[in-house]
Amino acid sequence: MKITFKGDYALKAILDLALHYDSGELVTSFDLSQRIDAPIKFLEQVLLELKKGGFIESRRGNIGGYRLARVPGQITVGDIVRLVDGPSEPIACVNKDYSNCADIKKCIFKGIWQKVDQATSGIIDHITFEDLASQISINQKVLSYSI
Amino acid sequence: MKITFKGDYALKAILDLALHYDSGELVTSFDLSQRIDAPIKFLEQVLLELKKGGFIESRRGNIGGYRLARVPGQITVGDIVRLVDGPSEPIACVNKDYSNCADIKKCIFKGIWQKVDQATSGIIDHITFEDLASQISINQKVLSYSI
DNA sequence: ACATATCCGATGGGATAAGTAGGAAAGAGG
DNA sequence: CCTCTTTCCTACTTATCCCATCGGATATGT
Ligand code: FES
Ligand code: FES
Repeated sequence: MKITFKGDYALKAILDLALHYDSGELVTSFDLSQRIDAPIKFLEQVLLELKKGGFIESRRGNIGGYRLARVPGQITVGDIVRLVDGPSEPIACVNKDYSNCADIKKCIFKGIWQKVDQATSGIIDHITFEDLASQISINQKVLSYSI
Repeated sequence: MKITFKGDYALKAILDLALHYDSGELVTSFDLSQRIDAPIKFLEQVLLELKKGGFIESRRGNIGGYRLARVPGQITVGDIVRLVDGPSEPIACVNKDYSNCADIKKCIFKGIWQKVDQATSGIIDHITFEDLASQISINQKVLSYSI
């Protein structure tokens, strides 16, 4: 599991949308890029990917923008990071049949990477953006969240 | 944590040396490359890195080769993979002060990546090559280990 | 001297990361 | 219909890393 800037931006964007979810309002890519400090044109691509992934929806035009396509409690960190940064395993052979090992069945390392993958998944797949959003509103009622 | 071919080769090389540790004999890069199925010239670079890291020692010349510089029980998977593939954290901000977040102290994601890192470390730092070697000799007395 | 190995630096092709640029398409308001 | 805004889409760039390959320098036993 390697988190790139793209994944980082995606997570922050979703979190921001989660914090605006109750209001029902749309958030523009401009506002988003300001708050999460991401280059707007790059962020647009990420948002498009998130849309195609089914996590957000959008409206174009004058008062357009983005909002979550689901309740924050039904989107996990793992969902987002897997979509934009790929699978969580540290090496490809864990979930695929492909490997550079002669006999994948006997490979003694595969089990290690599977454990690592499971441990990672156990964390990122159980944290929802509802969890994160509530954590923020507890810690910093007035302050803008730092993301 | 991302395992590259370099890391993969390094782990297999160390395991092979661990299996030959009791004999006290040196293993050549040629033999190593044959058994672990790695390009010899590339493997040489990896072995050099492992030597500089203090995990193996070598002798040049006619009957030269490599052997472990320590007992297999004192080398962990984490040691090797960290040396050749870098730190185990999924994003740089976990262990460094650097991040692309405005206020790293308030960043809500940092805690997640720290947990992932700890979970990963908890696995790879507790598996030694003695463990792996004994596992192989139990499973496949006659068969050559597949790595 | 010679064969055998490790050591070491340079180079190159391919993939990925992180943007930039430019515009097409859609929607609201006048 | 016209304009302004905002999303959508494609192509391009620049840098960095990965995975080697090559050519030789250096050391060592016989
Ligand atoms: S099958 Fe994945 S490292 Fe061997
Ligand atoms: S400080 Fe690491 S993601 Fe925010």
